[in-house]
Amino acid sequence: MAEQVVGEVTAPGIPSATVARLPSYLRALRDLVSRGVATTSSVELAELSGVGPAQLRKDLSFLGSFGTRGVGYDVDSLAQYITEALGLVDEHRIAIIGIGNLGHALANYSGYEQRGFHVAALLDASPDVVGTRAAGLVVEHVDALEEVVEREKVSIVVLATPAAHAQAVADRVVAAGVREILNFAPRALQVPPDVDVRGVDVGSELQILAFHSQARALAESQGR
Amino acid sequence: MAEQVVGEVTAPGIPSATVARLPSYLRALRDLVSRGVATTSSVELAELSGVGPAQLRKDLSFLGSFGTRGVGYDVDSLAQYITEALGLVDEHRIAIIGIGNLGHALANYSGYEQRGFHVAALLDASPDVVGTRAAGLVVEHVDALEEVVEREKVSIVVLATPAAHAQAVADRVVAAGVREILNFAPRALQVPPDVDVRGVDVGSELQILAFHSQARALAESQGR
DNA sequence: CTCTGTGAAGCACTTCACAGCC
DNA sequence: GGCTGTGAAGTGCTTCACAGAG
Repeated sequence: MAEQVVGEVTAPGIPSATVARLPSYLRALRDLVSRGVATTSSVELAELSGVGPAQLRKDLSFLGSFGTRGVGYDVDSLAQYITEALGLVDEHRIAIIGIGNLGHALANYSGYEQRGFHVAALLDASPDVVGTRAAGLVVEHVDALEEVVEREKVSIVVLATPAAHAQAVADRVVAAGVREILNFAPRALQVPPDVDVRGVDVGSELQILAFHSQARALAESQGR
Repeated sequence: MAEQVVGEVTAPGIPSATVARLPSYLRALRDLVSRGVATTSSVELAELSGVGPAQLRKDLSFLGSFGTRGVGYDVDSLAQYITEALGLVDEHRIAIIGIGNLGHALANYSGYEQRGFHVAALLDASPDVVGTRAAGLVVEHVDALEEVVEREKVSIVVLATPAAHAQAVADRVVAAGVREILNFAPRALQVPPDVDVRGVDVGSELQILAFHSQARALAESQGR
């Protein structure tokens, strides 16, 4: 996942490693809801989430005490509780900057609404792209960034610009008052300590897999 | 990034946290190369990579001793060394499965070759998509998965299918002998312990940012 | 004197194992 | 009897601080 976190405001004692896993639990719970399952156990939920049962129980213990001993967890209420803990009760409005291949795909990604997000604006610097429609929105010029952020009450920005422009755009995003950035550009962003940046870089992920692939090949050639 | 790692074959003593940062260092080094910088320091390189200088030095110490005390690091040779450590010397051949919005964008993402990867095949299940061209390749039917993996010597699979099909496809990918999976579907995959899965989920990343956003709002309302 | 390389200390997260409650 | 919640133990990562090399 995500690879870089800056300026994390650590909340009421919830470890950030725990926070990073809450979305997986929520996903698994919603899956159970949709399958009509009413109750689950730490073993089942952990398996669906890809973690160990002890980890799951420990994580949930930071949020409160939500299961019934000897029985398990109520799927609906646990889902509701995690939703609240993540702060997804009121909608978060996001702007996507950089409507190239990736930005376009991100704009069309369905499932924002279901997860508590609303794509409020799309921005790009290219005259060829500005004015076109995508995902039901007209792409606006990135020069209007500050105005758009205020008008649309944007609290999260998704950066999908070319790497070369990412830092400059990020500086303006921060200046406009946004404190949460999801960065898809293959560059580490310099931001003030009170801004959170999460970075997603496909190239890096592939390189990490390549390392493990090589390690396996090496282990096999030496082990036998 | 990435949120889920399964079945990691830990290599010659290099901590996985270190491995996960090596791509950032490599990125920063290539940036310096392209700017014609010949020598760098742990402070400079760390800043460009978004980590602390001590962390950088510690990480590099796992790979060997590559700097000159009192001087710093030679940019070219350090880049070369990290490239080798990551196993990027020989090309890794990847297949992308699920050529929807996201799969299409991933296929067209430029920069694979430069980073040591080659997109060898695109696969999809929809008759509307199979046979179309994208990124210079003809999309093949996912039924031919096993054949394609063998023919193209695929070692890494990028999964961009709908969540509902991800597990079934992953099972076939593993059965076909692939041991490295980059999963974009919002689902935790069940795989044998010797398979590496890295998961990238935009929804989860946004939810984590939402949590921090809420934590900040809470801290501000209480702090004052 | 500068900047790397690294043992040692510190910190955070994970896992264990069992007490507590249904 | 079963499953949660949690202190305590264990593990791994990060940060420090300084010795060592140029």
